[in-house]
Order: sequence, then C-alpha cells, then structure tokens
Amino acid sequence: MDDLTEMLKGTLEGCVLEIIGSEETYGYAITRRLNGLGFADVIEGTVYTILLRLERNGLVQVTKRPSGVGPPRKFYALNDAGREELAKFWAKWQYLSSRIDRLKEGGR
Amino acid sequence: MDDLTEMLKGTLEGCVLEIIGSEETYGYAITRRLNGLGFADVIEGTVYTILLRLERNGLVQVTKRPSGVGPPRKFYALNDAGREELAKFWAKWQYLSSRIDRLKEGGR
DNA sequence: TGCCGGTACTACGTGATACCGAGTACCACT
DNA sequence: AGTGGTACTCGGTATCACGTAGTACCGGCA
Repeated sequence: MDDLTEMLKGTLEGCVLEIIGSEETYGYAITRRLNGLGFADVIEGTVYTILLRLERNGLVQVTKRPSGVGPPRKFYALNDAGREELAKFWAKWQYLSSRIDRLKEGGR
Repeated sequence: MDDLTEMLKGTLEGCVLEIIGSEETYGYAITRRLNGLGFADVIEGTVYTILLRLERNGLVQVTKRPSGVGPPRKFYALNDAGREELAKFWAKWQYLSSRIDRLKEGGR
C-alpha cells in the first residue's frame, strides 16, 4: 500500500488512544501492535511523539517500570480525560467515514 | 460535530477528486456540494487551494467559462492522471478504514 | 574485553495539508 | 451608491506524521 501518512493525520492518535485504552502498555509495544494491525509503515519516532503529546495534554497516566530486556519502559494508561477523548475520536471517525462512504456510493 | 480538520487531511482532496470525476464543475459549487454532503465546515479557501494543487499536479483539465451571475468560473474535469489518482485514493481509503474498523472491533 | 543486535526513549527539523484572512472582481437589485 | 451573492487568488498559520540522530540498557558471541 503506498503512502498513507497524510490520511493518518488525526486518526493515528486515536488508534494509539484505543490501544492504550484496551490495555496498559508502552511505546515500543504500541508500535509493534500498530505494525501488526496493518499500519506497517508507522515508525517508532511517530508513536513516541504521539505519546509525548498525549502526556502533555493530560490524557494519560504514566508509570515507569524496569524492563529486564532493555531500558525502563514508560507504561501508559488512559485517565478520564483520555477516555473522553477516545469517545470523541470514535464519534468523529464514524461521522467522517459515513460521509465518505456516502460520497463513494454516488453521494446524494 | 467538532473539529474534523486533522482527520480530513489526505481525504478531502480525494473527495474533491470524486466530485470532479462525477461531473465537470467549479470551485464555488464544489464547496457547496461538500457542505451539503456533511462536510459543513469546509470553507471556500480550502477548496481553492486543493484545486490549485490538482491543477499544478496535472490531474485536471481546466476550462474558464463566463458565469452570468458573477465572475467567470473555472470548470474542472479529471484527465487520465486524475482518474488514476482517484482510484488510488479509494484504494487507500478502503485499506485504512478497514484497518481502523478492525481495531475498533477489538483489534485482532 | 569488545562488538553487535534488539529494546526503549528523547529531541530537533522537514514536508504536506487544511484553515484563515485579506484582497480583487463581476453581477443584480434596490 | 450601496449591498449581497458569486467567484477566485495569495500569504501566512497550526498541526500532524515522519525522518534522523543521539542516548542508553541488556544479552550473547567471538
């Protein structure tokens, strides 16, 4: 699949929120998860910038824990604001995708 | 619906391509069409920048015609490159939306 | 001991895109 | 003359994903 980066704008952050929401996890694992889900070209640097943004915006709770196989990990979990943001993301996604699909079907 | 601008990145251009592909039309009308389709906050300036970009990238054929109710209109039609780009857009959209929906359904 | 690969995060800069505002201009109606 | 709707252009801004370089911890292998 060729370049999706522009289309991912605004949605990738939501995907990361969803992943964090389903399980407390950390940056490196989130990247691998996204790659496995079909977001093959998403790179670590991208995920880390998103995580730092989430932290800066107060949407996540962060816990640092030693790893055993490398440097310590920063585990992320959603707080109330994060869950709210996630709900908003899905609402926006549903709104947008329904409009686009309607347009695709000959747009009335 | 609150702000969709980030999510529209990469998709709005495809929507404009689809509209042009279904009928030769011009900027002002495209904006109204998008607004009617549910992209309520899309503004004329945005559509015009997309149209200039399409023209610069050689995806459209442009014809200027007098209007009768205002300044002359620039009518846009897809050329072969534009149709190809449109097909690529829909392929990318389908790919992306299927991944996102899978993630939403508990992501396996 | 020294080197490599995998793990894990940070920081800075780039490019693409939608948005915003101001400006220009044509036309009809009052 | 003034207003409102039509129609396009141009310059600047913010945001986001991405690229790259750098730091650092660890195990295994020569």
